[in-house]
Amino acid sequence: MQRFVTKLLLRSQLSGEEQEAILRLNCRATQVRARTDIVSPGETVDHACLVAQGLVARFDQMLDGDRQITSFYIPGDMADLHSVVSPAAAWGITALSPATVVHVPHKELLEVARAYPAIMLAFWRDTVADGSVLAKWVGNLGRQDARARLAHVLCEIGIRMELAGLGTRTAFELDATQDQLADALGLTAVHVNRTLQRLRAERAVMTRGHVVEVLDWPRLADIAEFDPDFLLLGKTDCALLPGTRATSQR
Amino acid sequence: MQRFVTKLLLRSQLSGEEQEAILRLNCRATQVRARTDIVSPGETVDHACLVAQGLVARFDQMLDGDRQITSFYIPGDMADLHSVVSPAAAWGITALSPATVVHVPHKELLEVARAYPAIMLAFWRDTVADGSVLAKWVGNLGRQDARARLAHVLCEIGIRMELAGLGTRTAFELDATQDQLADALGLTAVHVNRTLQRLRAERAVMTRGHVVEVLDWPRLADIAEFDPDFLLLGKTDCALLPGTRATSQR
DNA sequence: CGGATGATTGAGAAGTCTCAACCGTGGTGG
DNA sequence: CCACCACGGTTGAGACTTCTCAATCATCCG
Repeated sequence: MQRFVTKLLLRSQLSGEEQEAILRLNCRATQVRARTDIVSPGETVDHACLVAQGLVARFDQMLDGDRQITSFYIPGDMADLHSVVSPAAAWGITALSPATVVHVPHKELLEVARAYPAIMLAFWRDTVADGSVLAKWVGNLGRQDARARLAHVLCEIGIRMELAGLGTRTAFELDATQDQLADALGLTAVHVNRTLQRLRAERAVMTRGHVVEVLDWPRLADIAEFDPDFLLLGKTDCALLPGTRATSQR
Repeated sequence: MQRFVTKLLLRSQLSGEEQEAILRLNCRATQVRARTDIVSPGETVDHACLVAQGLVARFDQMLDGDRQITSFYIPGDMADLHSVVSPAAAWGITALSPATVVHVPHKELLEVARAYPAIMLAFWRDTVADGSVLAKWVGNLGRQDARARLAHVLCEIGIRMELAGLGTRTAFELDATQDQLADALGLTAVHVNRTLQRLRAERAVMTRGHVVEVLDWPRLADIAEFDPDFLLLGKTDCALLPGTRATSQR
């Protein structure tokens, strides 16, 4: 839960009291095995899923069963904070690796959001950041080839891992199979394999097991046309209109 | 502005007073010609853009100048409501057709959101719906071929036009060139052209100028694997926690 | 009538997919 | 302790979708 607060603080200002309020939320941790669906497509949920450990993904499922991963979630991410305002899921959430997921009731989240407008803004901003990543993925899928797409996802995860304190942008664990990567990149596993080999041959990245080592970050970023702006990391203070914080207290 | 309120009401409950408050927002309308960028990539804005007329798009731009359209916005849509909580744009907004755009200052939007929590929730929910469409586009681009992608966008726009009162799902005006459609579908104009011909040959759609006529909605929806759930049209009442509305008044 | 823009067509090239086989490694049961 | 199995990674060859480039056509407008 602390990780979640830390992540919110990347983009929003929250007072100590507000942070406390979030930390005090009731929730229940569960373990799931790799390849378990945490939320099935079409399900209506009454809680959001905070990733505490492992790699989790949101996906869209086609009629033939093919999946497209639309976002990755790493520890500290609330995988479906958006479900708070829209509990009928058009998506699914699945664990790509063994994972620990903390269920936080919508009711709790809404209460704390209602009591503290700054928190509601922080939640809102968090879902907007999620959407911004999605928009970047659309660009990535629509206008970049396999090599750039793979490079981009590696850059994105690298930065996010680093921000989450789970490694550095040039060395982190990405606990996904090439199959799963393919589902995220809109490719086949075979092509992901060949593309990864290409990036290795270019001495841009190396992998050992599921550990990714970026040998040449500038080159990888260049291949990806990576610009971290889309992660919306600027800490905006628009929450702090005169009065906002004050009103939240009463 | 009325259109915007109507659109919010599709997904959120708002009291008369709340609706009034939105209608009273200060704003300034501007006309833009087709192919004008309303917000350039990287710009920081202090207002959101409400589409009053015409077709507007959000896009991501590659280094070679290629663009990927990530969302279409039709009259009644706030094209960058997300900018309210994240004013540093990683995206651009452009007019695909001649358009009337209403600029609404962030300051005004934040004030009304702060005064009425139900409005903040409605705004939040609106951006979540925007993100949900993006997620669907990711699925569409990643796992569907050109024919399904085109069909899906036509279905989406059809439904949205109908909801906005700008036509029916089977007959509406889509004021975009095949070039622009290609930028949205991650294809080339040539291939959009051939794909559209195929849909016409299948008697699924017909076009006259920029008017799209869906000859066989079930077939088109079938080709697209279209399921309107991703538009998040259920009107959720989670806004109405005991007290939410009441607190909003004082 | 001339020019611009957008739609259409054709042909060859490139990127990615499919299918099928093979390899390497870690875990498991005998 | 070893043989085996399952899973994920790797390789090869041919097929298919989509792209590229270039030309042509149609429509609108000055």
